[in-house]
Amino acid sequence: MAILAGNPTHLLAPIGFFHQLSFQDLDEIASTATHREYDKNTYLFHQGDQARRFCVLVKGKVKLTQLTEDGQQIILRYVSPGEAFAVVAVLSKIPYPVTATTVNQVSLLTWEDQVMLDLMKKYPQLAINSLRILAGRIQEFQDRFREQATERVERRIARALLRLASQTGRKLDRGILIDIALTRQDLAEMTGTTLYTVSRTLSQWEKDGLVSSQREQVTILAPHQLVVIAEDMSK
Amino acid sequence: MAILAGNPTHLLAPIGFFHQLSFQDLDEIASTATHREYDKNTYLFHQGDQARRFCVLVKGKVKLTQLTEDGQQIILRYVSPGEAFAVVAVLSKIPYPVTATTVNQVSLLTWEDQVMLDLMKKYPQLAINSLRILAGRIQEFQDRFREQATERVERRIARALLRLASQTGRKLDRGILIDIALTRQDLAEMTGTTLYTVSRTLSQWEKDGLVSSQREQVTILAPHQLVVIAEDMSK
DNA sequence: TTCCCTCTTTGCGCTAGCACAAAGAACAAA
DNA sequence: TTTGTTCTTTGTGCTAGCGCAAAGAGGGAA
Repeated sequence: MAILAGNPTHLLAPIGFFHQLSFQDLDEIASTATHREYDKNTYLFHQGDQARRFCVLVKGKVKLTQLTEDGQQIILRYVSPGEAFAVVAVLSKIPYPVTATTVNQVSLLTWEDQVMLDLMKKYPQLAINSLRILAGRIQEFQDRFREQATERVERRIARALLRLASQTGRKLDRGILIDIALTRQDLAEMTGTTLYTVSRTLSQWEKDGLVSSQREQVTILAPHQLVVIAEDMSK
Repeated sequence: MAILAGNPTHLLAPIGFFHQLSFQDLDEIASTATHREYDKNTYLFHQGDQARRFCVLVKGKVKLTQLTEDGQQIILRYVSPGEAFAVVAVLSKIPYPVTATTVNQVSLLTWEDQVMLDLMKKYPQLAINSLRILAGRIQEFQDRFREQATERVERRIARALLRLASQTGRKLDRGILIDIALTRQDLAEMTGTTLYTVSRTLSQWEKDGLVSSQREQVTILAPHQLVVIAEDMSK
């Protein structure tokens, strides 16, 4: 719990999950949490495991994936610092529906499910904050569902890149670097297509000067044009 | 508020949203609600409207749809009695992201958003129940998202029919009747395909004796076989 | 009964994007 | 430097399913 020693409230206050709670309350909440660090490419839990811990990401990136019955994998989302995950499973008392893997060095706060439930009863604001977070997530999935149902691959890839850029983009002179290792396969799993199609699309965009891509890496050179592809209604 | 007069707790108790609340609490909660009835094919609110009311469906069916930028419509889900909707918008203080239409005669409980927030602070169990509901919904959307990304049309249609059957199915001698008016277009909007493809698929299934379909109506004759199409991993 | 409107079916051409194969390129380990 | 591994590109064929058109078919109104 090293990171919490000293000034825990400092750490928790800016996280959406803890909005509108007093420093005093945060002190108690923090004192019930467990803090741990993980290396990159580590499994935090597997799909199907019994859900026991409610997690808030403090630092790093976590990838949530799901395996289909016939073995295909899809990437549901990347978790950014300040976000909570495993909320669903802990509350519904069902096994984790997803697998969580660290993408880089990660720092994590967790609570036992029952502890978190008790906290929520004591501090309803905590439950309300969670509701806001889940509400936003539902929105996001609704949007992606619609996207998936009504839009073509090229546009979905453009959207995925823009989304990633806004979450993990690092501004360079030449453009926006997506600052995690990202294979063509990863992008395919995010957009519901194949690595071949992603590769072809990126190649085309590279020719057109929209992006610059290397192995496991994409830099967006012309965000505006990508937005046109992602949003253009005239097609 | 006629329906609430007399014995409101009777009405509310079996609804998931009100689990684990005492009759006493329910009395207060019910007293702050507004009850109204609506005819079929009535708009409850439109996508983009300012969200003001938190809704719990008591009787009937409500359809939630979303319009894409270029005018395509998709059906997000059908709401069944006992379910809450418009949860997302009220909590995030964003405009309704969906349009809600009554499918048949509907009976509805609503609360002003601020009233509901205060209730949740007073009765944290209410917020926790909402969390459970939203958690389930996220699960559902994740599943459908994965489905959409990895599975072919025929399977998605089979799943949609089975889902509808479990929500609104009426058991007959010949099979399970899906007990709402349901056009090919509706099914297409639920599964992310075109009305042509739905029509062709149903025709084929009709030939194979899996379903029997008329205008705006589908009866599942051989549920097992449909499950095979929906779940079979060997393809 | 007729008319109109909405829903459904079916034929046909076409293309987005999948699947497989095979070769190149970057990186890591030895 | 070599070798193996993983990631990427690109060619080729193929097909699921889209999009359009046009013809039923049921159902309500008058």
